Amino acid sequence: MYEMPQKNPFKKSFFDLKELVDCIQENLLCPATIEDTNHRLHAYSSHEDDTDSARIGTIISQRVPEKVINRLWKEGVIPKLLQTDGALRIPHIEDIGLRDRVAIAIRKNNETLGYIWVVEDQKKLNGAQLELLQDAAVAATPLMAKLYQNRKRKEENYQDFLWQLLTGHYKNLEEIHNKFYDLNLKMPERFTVLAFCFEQDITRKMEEQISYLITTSQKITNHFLVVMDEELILIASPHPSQPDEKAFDDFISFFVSEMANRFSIQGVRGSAGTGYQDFDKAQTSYQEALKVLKMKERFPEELENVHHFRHLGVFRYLNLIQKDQRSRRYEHPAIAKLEAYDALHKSNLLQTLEVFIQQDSNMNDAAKKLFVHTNTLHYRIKRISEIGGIRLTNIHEKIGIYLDLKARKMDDK
Amino acid sequence: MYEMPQKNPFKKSFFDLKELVDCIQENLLCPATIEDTNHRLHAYSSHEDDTDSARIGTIISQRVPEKVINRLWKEGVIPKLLQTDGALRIPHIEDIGLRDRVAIAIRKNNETLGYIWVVEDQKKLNGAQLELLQDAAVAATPLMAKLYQNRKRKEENYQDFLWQLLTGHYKNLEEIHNKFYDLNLKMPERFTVLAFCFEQDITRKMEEQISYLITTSQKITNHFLVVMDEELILIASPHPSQPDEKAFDDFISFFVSEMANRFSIQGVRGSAGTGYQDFDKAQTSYQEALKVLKMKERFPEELENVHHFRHLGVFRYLNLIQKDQRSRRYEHPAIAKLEAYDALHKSNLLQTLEVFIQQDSNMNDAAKKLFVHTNTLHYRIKRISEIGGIRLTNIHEKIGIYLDLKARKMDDK
DNA sequence: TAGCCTTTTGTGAAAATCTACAAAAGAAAC
DNA sequence: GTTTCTTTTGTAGATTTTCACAAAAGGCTA
Repeated sequence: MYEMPQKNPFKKSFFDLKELVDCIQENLLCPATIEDTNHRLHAYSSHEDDTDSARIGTIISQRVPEKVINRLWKEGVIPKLLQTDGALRIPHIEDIGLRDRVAIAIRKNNETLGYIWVVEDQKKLNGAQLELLQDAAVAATPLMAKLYQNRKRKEENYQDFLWQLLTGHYKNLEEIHNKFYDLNLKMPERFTVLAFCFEQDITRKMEEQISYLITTSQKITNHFLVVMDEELILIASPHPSQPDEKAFDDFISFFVSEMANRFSIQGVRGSAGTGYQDFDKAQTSYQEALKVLKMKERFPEELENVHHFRHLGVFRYLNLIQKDQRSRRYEHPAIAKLEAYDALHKSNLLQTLEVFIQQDSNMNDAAKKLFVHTNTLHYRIKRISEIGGIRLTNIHEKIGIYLDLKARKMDDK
Repeated sequence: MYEMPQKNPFKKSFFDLKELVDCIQENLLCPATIEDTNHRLHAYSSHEDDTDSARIGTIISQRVPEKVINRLWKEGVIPKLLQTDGALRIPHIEDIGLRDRVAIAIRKNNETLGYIWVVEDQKKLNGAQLELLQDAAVAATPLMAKLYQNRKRKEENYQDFLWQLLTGHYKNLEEIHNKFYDLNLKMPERFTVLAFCFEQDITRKMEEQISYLITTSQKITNHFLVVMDEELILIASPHPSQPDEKAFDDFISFFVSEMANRFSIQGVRGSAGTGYQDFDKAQTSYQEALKVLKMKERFPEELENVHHFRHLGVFRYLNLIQKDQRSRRYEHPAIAKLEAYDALHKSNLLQTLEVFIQQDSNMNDAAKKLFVHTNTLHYRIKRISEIGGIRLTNIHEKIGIYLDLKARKMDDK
């Protein structure tokens, strides 16, 4: 068989990624795709009919399907790719429709900019071809870098606008519309502000990991992203595939757990404000999200599964109530009495009362939480009513004293 | 038998009531007492050992025992006395220790100032003696009037002080102490402000009926009384015989029902603030009492049995919450959705939800209130959760939406 | 240490609540 | 007018909750 002279076809400059990917196909005789670090598709070679479903899915949706990404993480493929300089062979994964393929990271100064994926035929690529792929990756670097630069420039332009939007600088809806138009930004029909709080300042690298997770989650459509020290703010809509507001709850859970799993970034707390139509409510939604974060910090147990302002319930008003109490110097007489009793008898009737109400007045649940016998709790509740002079059978008194109890927790510590 | 010449012993002026009452005894040969309209004892003749227990009780406590008063009302004695000019014979009432006696009202210009009571012996008073008693009553009039005048003058002196106290004019406790001293008023150890709202302006006559009820109730010790148009304000302590704060609840119920029963004054609403020690809290206690009245007006059903601020429960905060909602233009998304659903399907899920929570999430109670089958309610609650996107199993969401529902009721109408 | 009071735990029967299923009635859609 | 979806009501067994009573344990005081 006659071999072509060994001239390196990638030692030239390419006009764009499309030209490069076609060149790869010509030289390796396999279909190729180029993705950025968020697995968004940027170029793909024309291919024969015969290709695998993962590739088709990627091309259709312009993005690698979530289940494929998840699997690649689980199998350790992505982490390995991020660390390896050369091409990497990935054995086929049947159930997500992934045939054998070879991938390589596109890098610039140790920073990963994207990936080249090549689907292998029956005939596997040989060593020389794999080395050729490395050259292709080098050739891709300036093109990918340009892509990121463009994006970054655009980003810088609108960052301060977004910040102003979130802090209520624009009161007028028309003004906001114009500004969107000026900046050439598409205004989503509906939006929700998400806020995340990290344990340390968000670095450039973390920012990438963040936008990686957002893009790959497929749960929400993120429109804008703002980073401010330890805080990350997203303006997003539910993903078309997920119908309602539940999407945000899911996304936040996903985001927090995956930041920990994939990137070992622990202790991220996330929240969402109400979804609104008009962007003059951006500040409101942001404030709501912040309120959720603040309350979660104070009441981690109570709000463990709460991410959305809509589920904040009575905690929305706790701040208000606490301030009122303080300004009036009001203390619920029953609380005062119970506290005195507790101090004198080393009991904990106050806590008992709080847990009892928090368990929706369910004796069994509350007894379990308190590690006492049901009848013990029964007895205590009777005593609490007597000592505090309260009628726990009355829902309004019950809610009232519960609010007072919770409001107390707002200022101590 | 030799009869004394018919010279009228009461046609002279008496130095005080004691002199008069002794004169009655001398002439009628029966023990006599003089009371004011509040059945407070002002003078009694020295008596033989043989007298009835009602009289002894009256002398000991300086006031006619409550059970005796109640009985005299029930038997129609007091109303009749108030209407009759001459002396009235009251047959004995065994079970409250009341022997046969004769009574007469002391009057001035149709206004009753008090009563003279005479306990009869075996030998009943004859007609002439009864007429003599009428003269005694006339003789008593100027003395009783002086008594009232003194009281009235003293009252006028401190009325504006009290009003200032209640409206927070005095911030300084020492200043208040001094003022009490200047006015020669005894400052009670603890006090509670009670507020009553009448349907029409309080007349002079009603004022007397009011102070009558206060004095005879024996449930509270009233220290001061202020009347302002339709409003009656008391500064009181629990009666020594009644131990704790429950006294006020009892008194208010008693007062409202007896104003209706005895004097046909309907629609009185009463309330009490918290009990405090220091009088710089007078305004607070008063404001609390007013708040109870205001909320009772808005939520008559919910607060039907609530008179004391301590039992106002969550309604303490409703005003605050409503204002907050209004200023933020916040509407709970679930409420909005349910309201829309109700309008579209002519259902009443919102009301269902409110009743359900108000019945402490008890399906049976709530179903009864709504006149539907338990399972119907069950079904509705499930639908409410779905449509509103709320988790009614979560107490915090439940309280939250309940507060929002109640707060809505604050401004409509 | 005994006696008294408060608190905790155990037991079991009565009362209630929950759950699933199904029929029937009403409303809305075609 | 028929069909479909929503809503209401009924029945019954399983499960939970409530309540009364009593024993035991712990604390405090004389």
